[in-house]
Amino acid sequence: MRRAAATRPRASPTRDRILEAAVRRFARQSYEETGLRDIAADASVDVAYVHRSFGSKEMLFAEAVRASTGIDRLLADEKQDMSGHLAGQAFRADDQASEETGPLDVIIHSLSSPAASRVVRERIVGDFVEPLGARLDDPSLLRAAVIGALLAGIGIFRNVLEIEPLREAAGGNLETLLATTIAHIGMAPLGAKQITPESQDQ
Amino acid sequence: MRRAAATRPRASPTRDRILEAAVRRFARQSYEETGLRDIAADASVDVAYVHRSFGSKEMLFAEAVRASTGIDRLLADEKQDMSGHLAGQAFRADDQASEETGPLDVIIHSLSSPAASRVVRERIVGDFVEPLGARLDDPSLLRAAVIGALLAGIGIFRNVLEIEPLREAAGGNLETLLATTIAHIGMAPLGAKQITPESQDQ
DNA sequence: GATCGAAGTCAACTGTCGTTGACTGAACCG
DNA sequence: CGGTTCAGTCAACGACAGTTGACTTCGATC
Repeated sequence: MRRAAATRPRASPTRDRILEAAVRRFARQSYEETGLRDIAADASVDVAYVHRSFGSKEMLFAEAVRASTGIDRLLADEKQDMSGHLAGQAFRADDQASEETGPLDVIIHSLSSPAASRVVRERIVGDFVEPLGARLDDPSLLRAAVIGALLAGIGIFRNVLEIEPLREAAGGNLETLLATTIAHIGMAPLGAKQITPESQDQ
Repeated sequence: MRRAAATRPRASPTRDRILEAAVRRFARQSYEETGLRDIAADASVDVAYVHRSFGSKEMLFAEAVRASTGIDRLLADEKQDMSGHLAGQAFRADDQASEETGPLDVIIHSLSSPAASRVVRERIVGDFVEPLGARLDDPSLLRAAVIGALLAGIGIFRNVLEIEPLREAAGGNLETLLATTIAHIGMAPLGAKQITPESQDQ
């Protein structure tokens, strides 16, 4: 029996180097914009080895999302001020042209890539919307999804499209506005236009 | 002197048919996903003629954005309830699998495409952020950009990623939540954490 | 009726991409 | 020492993209 994927290294220094390079690329460019040859060059290996090590470009991307992005980190070690915490996290490591990769960077650069979108959706729903939805004062997947959409939208406008009014640094008006807005989404009345207890989603 | 672009039709029934086909494609797929050959087939012409008619794929895309999307329509014929109006517009023509193309469809499907992003940014800033920023009760480009980011994020989550909690129809909880959230963004205090008149952006 | 330019087609080029199969060299093992 | 295995390379394939130049078709014009 030929071994299907032949020799595919599970973990090795070289493999890690490739993954790091992939994360760095995917955090700055879209899925389609990023070629395996670019990643290979960054990691100083042959293209073929990149492919071999991860099975396919799509699997490499999935692993890059999993490895680096970690939307779940958005929710981690949060105390009581969820809104302020999330607003702050949105700026994490995306001030300036920082070296570090922000929690949303990979995702927001590849939202419209069809090969990537399944992976991205799973991460967003599983690692963000669902846990956050359960933790809100008024638990709701809808509220959590809207908060996610807001953070993603801000990320895209800021870091992908580079829309000027949003380029200001952490701690400024934007962060404040985000915090109060997230708080609003978390508790604003749903339903037609009244606060009615029976108007709950799900 | 050879004529540079040879014969490039400025306006013709065929050209219009091509443009319509392009809009339809770009409203459902990303920039890179959409091939000139697809568009050509939809319009029943040769690929070469598509290219010839618009100069390049990028120029065709730009024209498609201009022709169909019209974010500016988001702001048109609005009376006094700007928030409710914008929240409603976000659902326009994207209920169900409608035939019609929504105002944001083209844009949200190609946000991460580098060739498209310049075009997209110009439209967003010029046709949405700036006019809306001036028309807010407390005029501010920052507030307008955040509202734009929210609408774009919702559009992406709903129509590109198809994230379930956001798939509900117009008139429901989502529309209400959007309306009050937009209102909040339009007037929430900026600055550190107090309502201080001097804490204004720009 | 010959000419001309526009509308539209055809076939091909060039480049890049992900992917693959065969190969090399060193470490390991009996 | 001889063979196996694994890390990594090399060259190429096949598909498909946007683009280009030469060609055909055809209605209008002199």
